[in-house]
Amino acid sequence: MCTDRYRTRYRGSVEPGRARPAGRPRAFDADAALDAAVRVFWAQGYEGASLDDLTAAMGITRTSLYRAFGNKEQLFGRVLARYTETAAAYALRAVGRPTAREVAREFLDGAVQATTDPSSPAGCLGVQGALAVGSAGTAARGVLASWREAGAALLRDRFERSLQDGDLPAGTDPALLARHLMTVANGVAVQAATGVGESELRVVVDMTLSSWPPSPRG
Amino acid sequence: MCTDRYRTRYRGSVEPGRARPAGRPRAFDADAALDAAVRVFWAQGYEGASLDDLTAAMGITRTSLYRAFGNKEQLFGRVLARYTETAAAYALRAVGRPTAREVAREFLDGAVQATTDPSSPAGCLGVQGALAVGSAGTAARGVLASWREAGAALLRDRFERSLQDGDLPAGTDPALLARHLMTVANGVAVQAATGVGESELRVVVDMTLSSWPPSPRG
DNA sequence: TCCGTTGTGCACCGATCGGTACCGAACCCA
DNA sequence: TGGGTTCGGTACCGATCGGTGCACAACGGA
Repeated sequence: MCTDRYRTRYRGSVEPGRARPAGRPRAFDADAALDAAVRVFWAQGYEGASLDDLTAAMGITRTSLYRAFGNKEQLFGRVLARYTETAAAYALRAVGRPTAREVAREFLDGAVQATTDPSSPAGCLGVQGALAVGSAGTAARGVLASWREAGAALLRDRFERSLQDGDLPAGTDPALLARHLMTVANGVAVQAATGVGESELRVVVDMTLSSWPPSPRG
Repeated sequence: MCTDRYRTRYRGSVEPGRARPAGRPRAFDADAALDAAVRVFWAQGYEGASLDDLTAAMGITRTSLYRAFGNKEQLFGRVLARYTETAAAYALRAVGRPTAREVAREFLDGAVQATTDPSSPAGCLGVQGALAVGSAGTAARGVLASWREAGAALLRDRFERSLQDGDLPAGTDPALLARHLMTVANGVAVQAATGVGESELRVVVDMTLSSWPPSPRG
C-alpha cells in the first residue's frame, strides 16, 4: 500500500538525472524532516527534545529516524550544521563586509533578527541548545526568565531615579539603559559558561563602559 | 546509634535561646545542604540536576530532602533565593551606588567576578539554570561551546585582516573586539529567549555600535 | 520469479527519572 | 515508662527516557 505516495515523495526529492539507489525508497523528505528537527531542538534544547517530540514533528517513526540520521546525538550534529547555514548565516555574511565597522553592524543586526524572528523559535540554537528544557522544566524556565526580568527592573528603577536627579542626561530611556546592561551581563554569563576567563571578560566590560551611557543612535 | 552525632550537629545549627521543636531533630544542617544544592543546580541546571546528584552533594537521603524542602521545584525556589542573596548580591550592591555610571560599573564588574570565580561553577545560575544539562547532554554541551568559539574565531580572523589593512587603529586587539561582539550577541540571544522583542533589542545594539570599536579603557 | 538491499512499523528493552509508602529511630512531654 | 511527633533509610512506584529486534514492504537487478 501507499505506493503512489512513496513514489511521489521520493521522486520529488531527488534530482532527475540521479540513479535511484537500491532498496526501498524513503517515504519522507530528509531535508524537510531535518528542518523540522531544527525547530524542535531550537525551541526545546538538546535534552528537552525527546525522540517522541522529534518524530512527531518530523512526521516519521523512531526506526526511520535512526536509520536516516544515526542517533539523537548525530541528528543534533546535522541539525547544528543546517542551522549554521540557514538561520545563523548572518555570521558568514557579516565577515564578508568591507570594513570592521560594517562587520560589527551586520553581525549584531543579524543576531537580533535571527533570535527575534516570529516565524522561528526565540533565541539562538547555539546558546539555548543546552538552555531550553523539556516539559518537566518549563516551570523552572519561567521562574528564571522572571528572575532575569526582575534584575532588569531593578536597574531600570535605579536609572529612573538617576534621571530625576539629573545624574543622567534628559531624554535618556532608563529601560533601555537597563536592558543594555542586562544584555552585556547575560552575554558575560554565556561566555563564562563557555570557558572564557575573568581577565578577558574584564576587558570586554571595560570596552562596554568606555562610553557609557551610550547614545541610542550609532 | 549515632546519637552523639545527631546531638552535636543539631545543637550547632540552632541558636541557644530557641525552644527545640517536637520530634526527632534533624541530622543535617539545612543551610549547608541548601548551599550544596545551589552548586549542583548552578553547575548542572534544573533538569540536569537529578535527585541522586542533589542528595549525594547535600549528604542526605531522598526522604530527608522531601521532608525538609518539599519537592525538587520548591527546592529550586529556595536555591534561587539563596543564590540571589549570595553570589548575585552584586546586583543589589550596584544599585546602591551614588551615580548611574558607578551602578553600571559595579553591576558588570560583579557579573564578571561572580560568573568566573574559580571556587564556584562557571556562569550564572539565572542564565544557565535552564542552560546546563545532565550527563546525557554533556556531549551536546561541548559541541555548542565549540560552535560559539568558532563564531568568535571567525570574527577574530576577520578583524586581524582589518588590522593589517589599516581598517582598525593600530594597537587594537582583534580577539578582544571579537569577544566583545560575541558577548553582546549572546546576551541578545538570552534576552530574546526571555521574551524581549526585536525593536528593543535593536536599540540595544545601536547603543553598542554608537561607539565602535571601543577602547579597552573606560 | 527469486534475491539482495533498504525503509517502515510495532512492540519491546534496560536505565533513569521524580516521588512516595512504610517502618523503625530519636526526640519532647506527661 | 508510655504516647505524640518528626526524621531517616529502604525499597518501591508509574512514567519516561534513548535505543533496538524483528517481521514485513518496496525497490533494483539477475
